[in-house]
Amino acid sequence: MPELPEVETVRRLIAPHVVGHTIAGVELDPAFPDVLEGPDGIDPVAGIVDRTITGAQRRGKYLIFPLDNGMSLVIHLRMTGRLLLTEHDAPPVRFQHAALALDNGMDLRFGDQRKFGRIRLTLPDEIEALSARLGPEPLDASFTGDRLYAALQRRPGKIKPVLLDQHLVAGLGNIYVDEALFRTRIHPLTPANTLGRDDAGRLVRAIRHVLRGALANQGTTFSTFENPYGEAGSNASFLNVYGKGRHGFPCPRCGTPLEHLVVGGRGTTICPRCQRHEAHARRDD
DNA sequence: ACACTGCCCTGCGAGC
DNA sequence: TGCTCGCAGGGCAGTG
Repeated sequence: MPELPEVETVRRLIAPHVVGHTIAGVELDPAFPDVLEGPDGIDPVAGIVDRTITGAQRRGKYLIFPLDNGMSLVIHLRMTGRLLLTEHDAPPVRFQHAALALDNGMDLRFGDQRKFGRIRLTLPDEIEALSARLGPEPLDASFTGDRLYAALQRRPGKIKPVLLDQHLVAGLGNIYVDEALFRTRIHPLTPANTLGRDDAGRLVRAIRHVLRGALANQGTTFSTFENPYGEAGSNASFLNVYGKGRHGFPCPRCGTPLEHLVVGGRGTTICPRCQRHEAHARRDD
């Protein structure tokens, strides 16, 4: 599922082919035209045809393509969404729901097996509101251990759902939260406000480490992620714990069989020895 | 203000 | 082998 490294990979590869180019036409899947949304009273197709894309930005897991009319195309891939660059005449990509024809003979195609992803024509104040309610970018200098520590102090809930909360820090999903918690040896059920300032600092460094590594590998392809050329990312083989399939496999650090649990409704893999939790330690022996 | 649940959606793997 | 069933989960609305 696309998280920050995957979305950023898409952005980097798409940008040179779309920025400065005009959208010549839009084709929507008749069975799913709502994949393209717009503000109330604005026809999204009419709002983007003949508009020029002036940039390619990312905020958290959102892709933002500003247009020359002041509005922006905001795309969220959610679980299984894909953006692909193709020749204009190429056949539809798998699960294609939208095709934006560009003036350079290329198409930007959006496909999504599970129809969770959306393309939204967005007004400037909507973009500001979106960005304002998201937490800091984890790779920005503004995301410091002290800042995370202060935020965690206000959160008595489990650390894993807290880190998945995009309002606290933007761009983390299930994969990189599991990896960062493993790196810092923090159990996902640990109450966030019981973590110390040093824990928060280690978490910030671990989050940056796993995100930078994934970026260098052009993202993690666990099942469906592809870059805009249809290529898988290579980061999956560098993951330490993520994935239900790892249950029972030896921890890469200590060899203890990894455990799978559900935290906040999300599949979670931990090393029960490296990531100790009070409740666990007391439970059986 | 926060935590928690359910909803959306469908290919695929597990189980029989 | 072929079928059914439920899992996968990001973001958001609704509820407590």
